Amino acid sequence: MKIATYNVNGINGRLPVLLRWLEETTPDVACLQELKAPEEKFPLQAITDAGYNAIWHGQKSWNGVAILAHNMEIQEVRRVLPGDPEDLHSRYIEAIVNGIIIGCLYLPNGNPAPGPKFDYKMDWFKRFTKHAAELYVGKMPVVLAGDYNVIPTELDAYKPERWTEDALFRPETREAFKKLMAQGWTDALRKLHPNETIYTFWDYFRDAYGRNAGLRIDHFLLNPQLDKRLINAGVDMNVRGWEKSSDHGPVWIELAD
DNA sequence: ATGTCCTCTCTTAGAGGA
Repeated sequence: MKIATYNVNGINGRLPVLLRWLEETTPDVACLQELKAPEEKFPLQAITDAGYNAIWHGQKSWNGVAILAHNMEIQEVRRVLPGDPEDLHSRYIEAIVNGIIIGCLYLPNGNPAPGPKFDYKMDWFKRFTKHAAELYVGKMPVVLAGDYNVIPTELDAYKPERWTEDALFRPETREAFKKLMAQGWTDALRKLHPNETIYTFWDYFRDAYGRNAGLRIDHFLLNPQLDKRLINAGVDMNVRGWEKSSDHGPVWIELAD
């Protein structure tokens, strides 16, 4: 079973790229972030025609998350991260597909930092960590996939010294990620490629993709039930080079059945 | 500081976000 995560940066502006990627790689499950579309503007017909079922939580202009499944039922569990009824951003959706709990997340960017946006990021991170702990102690296989907006270590940025003040790499951010990982989760890409340079995002500026000046900020966290089933993991880097591409590339894992 | 690209609007230019 292949599960992918892809920050599409606008699902309607990106639809040809998304459909081509789905057709060429056919993931069984695809977690999407940054739909940048309200609920009613989700391109359901095109997704259905591509052979996918979908659940999504849209929002006008910003955020928005979706879970797609190829010829499989999607049982929605929740579409809001618990813990703050005032938080109206569409940044989390969770479902059960083929016996696996899939959490699809778009953690806040948090820039500029420090400031209210960074505070919101850290609050969201805290709530997510609490929810992850509850999922972790459950009996089911769990994967938490998405755009974490976290550069975990120096190995995950082309020039880490340029990012020390940035909300994606500040000590508080890395510390929060460490705390989450300390619950016992496996960073799937890092487990299989411990020393490799792996990027999932390349800025639109200054030909970052051409220079491979990237960041690894999209992650797959697995609980032990899924860790033992992990076979392969990678990034569809070539997709970032397509015309009208997102600034992220799709990331994927393969699990034994 | 800047670069680019998305979406939306007090809409064809500018703002906000990343």
